[in-house]
Amino acid sequence: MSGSAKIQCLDDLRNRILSLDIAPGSDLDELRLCDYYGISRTPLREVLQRLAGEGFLTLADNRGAKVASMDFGVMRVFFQTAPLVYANIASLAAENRTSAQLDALRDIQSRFARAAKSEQAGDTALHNHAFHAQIGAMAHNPYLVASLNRMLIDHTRLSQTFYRPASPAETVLVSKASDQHDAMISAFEAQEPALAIDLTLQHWDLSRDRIERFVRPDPLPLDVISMKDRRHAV
Amino acid sequence: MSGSAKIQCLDDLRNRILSLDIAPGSDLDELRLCDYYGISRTPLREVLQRLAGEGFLTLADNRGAKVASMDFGVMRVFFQTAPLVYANIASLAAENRTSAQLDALRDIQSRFARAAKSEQAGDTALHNHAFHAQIGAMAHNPYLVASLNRMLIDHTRLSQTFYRPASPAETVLVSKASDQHDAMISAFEAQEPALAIDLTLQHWDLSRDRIERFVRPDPLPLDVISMKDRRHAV
DNA sequence: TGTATAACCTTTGTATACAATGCAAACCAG
DNA sequence: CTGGTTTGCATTGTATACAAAGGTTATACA
Repeated sequence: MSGSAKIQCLDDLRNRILSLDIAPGSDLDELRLCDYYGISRTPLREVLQRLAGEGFLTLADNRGAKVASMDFGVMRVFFQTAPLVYANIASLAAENRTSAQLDALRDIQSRFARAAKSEQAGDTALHNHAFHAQIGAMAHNPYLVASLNRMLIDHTRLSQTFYRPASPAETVLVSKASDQHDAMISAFEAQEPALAIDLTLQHWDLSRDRIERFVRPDPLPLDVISMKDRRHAV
Repeated sequence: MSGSAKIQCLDDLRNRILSLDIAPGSDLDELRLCDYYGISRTPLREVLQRLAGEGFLTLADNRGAKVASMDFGVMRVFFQTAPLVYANIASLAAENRTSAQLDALRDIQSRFARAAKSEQAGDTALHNHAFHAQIGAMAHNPYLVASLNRMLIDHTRLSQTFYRPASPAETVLVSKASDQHDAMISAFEAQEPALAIDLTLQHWDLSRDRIERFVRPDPLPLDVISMKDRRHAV
């Protein structure tokens, strides 16, 4: 099948962007990608255009494709907007979910929990992405889902370190996130929008705290700075 | 210039879809469009993929492009979601607008007002679209703008009849909408988010009422039904 | 006459060759 | 040596030819 190489290219590029395997702002070389995925430039360019439409890439005329950047300006907006979008999506998902979608969500969550337990950071982040994208599908609201899917791209990239716990205390946070997923599923099943909103906001708080630690990590020890670098400062 | 033919194709297709010149659900013939716009299939297909990414079209594998449909299920969601998105966008626009963007908005509004006065229905609707898209740009929030732009596609298509006033009373409504635009511009200029939200919701109420009249028009006169059609009914 | 199958034809998808654009390095003039 | 121009190269954009998929019609057989 020739078509499957194209699909695989699409999925693989998405995953590599989400997992920061391809850094934000990177330039993509068409010919290199053609060679790598074994397709010619025409279908590859269609893939790039589609990814651009989804917000993974930006295309500049006569200048090729760049992975969407994550500057500080956008991050501020991200934190500002996430609760609104996530809460409304969760509410709608509780109202409108089908049982088939609920089954699919449980399936994703079981894969997420398994990856989280075995501490496979990359897989955990991608399954988490799939979990929230599925909630978006359950909302049956094409307008808000457009916002959600764009937020999830940046959310997944920002929270890459979340699933690489450095200390035992952080491992606990991942399993707490998994428990929250389970609770959210129950709220969707019971079709309780208010509860779904509440749980979603709690889930967001956990995620936000962890992302903030990533963006603004603990400062370096002062003595190291003074001993090694300070005398070279301007 | 060969590139401009492609840009024109993109813009023209957008406008034709927004103005219902191409009906929702229509199939698009690649070769016919290539011939019409004087470009070959490769760039045309890129245009179609881009429009699909923006929500104007849907693409099915081996089955070509269809104009996005407007079924009743989506319309319910539209009415449900519009106030949330519009109000938040307006609030953000009041906070974050630049003066250059404000100038551009005034420019669009002057064209809108002129088209409205001369009762050029199609142009009025498209300028109205541009007006609200510009407010989206002023919000500087790429996540919510994704929702807004999708809403505006359906909004513009649903409100096509708004700008084709059948009676003098309806002409008044169009000029009232224009006045609301002016008031909104003032709120953005003064950077008053609360006021911008308020005016936006009023503007939405006006638009919603008019759209509902289009979707659910006055029933036909009973006597006509009974005299001409009823005896043929099952 | 109804159905199933096969051949054809229309439409979509892919590869490749060619054109055009932008960038960079070399070259020339001041 | 410096600023600007030009030429060449690398990359992107477009056209066209070819391959594959889907649908339709005609024909054969039950």
